[in-house]
Amino acid sequence: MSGRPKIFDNEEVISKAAEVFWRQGYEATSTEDLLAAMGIGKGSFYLAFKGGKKELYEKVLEQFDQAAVSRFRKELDAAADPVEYIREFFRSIARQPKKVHQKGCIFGNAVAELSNIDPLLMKQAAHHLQELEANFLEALHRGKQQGILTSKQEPALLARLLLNNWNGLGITRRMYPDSESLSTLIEAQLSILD
Amino acid sequence: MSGRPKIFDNEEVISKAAEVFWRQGYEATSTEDLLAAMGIGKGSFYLAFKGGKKELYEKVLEQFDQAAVSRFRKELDAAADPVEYIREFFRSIARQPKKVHQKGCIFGNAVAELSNIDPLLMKQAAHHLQELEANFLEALHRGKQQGILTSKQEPALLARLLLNNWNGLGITRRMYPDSESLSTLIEAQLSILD
DNA sequence: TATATTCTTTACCGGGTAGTACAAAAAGAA
DNA sequence: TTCTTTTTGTACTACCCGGTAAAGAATATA
Repeated sequence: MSGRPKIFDNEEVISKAAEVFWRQGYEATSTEDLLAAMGIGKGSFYLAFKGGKKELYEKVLEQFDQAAVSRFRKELDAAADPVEYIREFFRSIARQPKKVHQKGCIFGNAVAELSNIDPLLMKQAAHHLQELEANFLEALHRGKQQGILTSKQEPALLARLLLNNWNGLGITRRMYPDSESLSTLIEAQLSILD
Repeated sequence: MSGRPKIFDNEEVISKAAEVFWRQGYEATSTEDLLAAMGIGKGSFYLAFKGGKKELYEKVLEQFDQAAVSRFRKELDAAADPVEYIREFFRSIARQPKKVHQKGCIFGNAVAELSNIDPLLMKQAAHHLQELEANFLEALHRGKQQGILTSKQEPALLARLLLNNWNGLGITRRMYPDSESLSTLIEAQLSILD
């Protein structure tokens, strides 16, 4: 049954690969880049990920989504004011270092890069962004329920606006990576929640 | 002096290459893809574009920018209501066919794909987006001057918001390519101009 | 120890790619 | 025609890349 022990943990090497994919994108990342980052050889790689680069990328998106969504849900549950939590979510972008800005949003990157190259992968990335939108919506619903959110806009439309702001920031933060510019922009965007 | 005549026009083949780059992105496009689209051979290509794929991509961005900016300026000059012109600019997005949505904004695509791959190309793309922002700002200034724009927001901040909305739409329109969804989203975004 | 099982290492293969080199072709000029 | 200049077509090269195959290493079990 149990033969030679694995020298690596799947989730660990996926997260190491994630960093490379996030930084360089899908096409510009070679499998050898990935092997180097993961610290494993070809044999092990193709045994663990028979689908090669493509399967690994799917797993990366999946893992990213799991981490982000579960954190969002948990923090949102803990937050007294769900609308303020959304605000803090966006404000925290401005506080990140330039290196992070330059990578943008990995899902947005995937949608942009893969729409006409690999529609299936693109759909998965899009799906993850829709989950982010659903999280926004959930928070807004709670805000409305608690009487905190007074905007007359439909929550669904507000969530869509927030998603688009997020998508835009994935690009704009690379053009203007200084935190003051981003702060000003983000605060202005958040006025739709008033 | 004048040897064998060229069988192609530079600007023409650049625009043919533009379509491929726009659809597939930089990395996913091979030079042979480009040659096929441009309808010329390797010899001619490397003679006309000694920098190869990279130089051609720069030229593509440049040509795109020229066309877009000059059209924007011309139409803005002709418009009686500059703020309404901006609105029409965004509304026209929703009316485009799905194939166009799937390509997004070529400058946004370039910024997303090339930030950590080729910073110089990325800066050029970012510069072109800044020109779009400058055009927004120009229109807003005129609107303010004519008393049409009544918003209390700084025009520079409004232009930045519009740019971010534009950047976001480059992604969001691929997730929701139906014109009704986009219309609803865009109309809501445009309320910052009221 | 012997065996089965699973993973790792390394060598290899076929295909595709960017870029170069060079000869031929198409014009004008002498 | 012959010479010069510029472009074109093609052949070639050297390389990189994704993926496979095969042999060997490390464990559990009997």
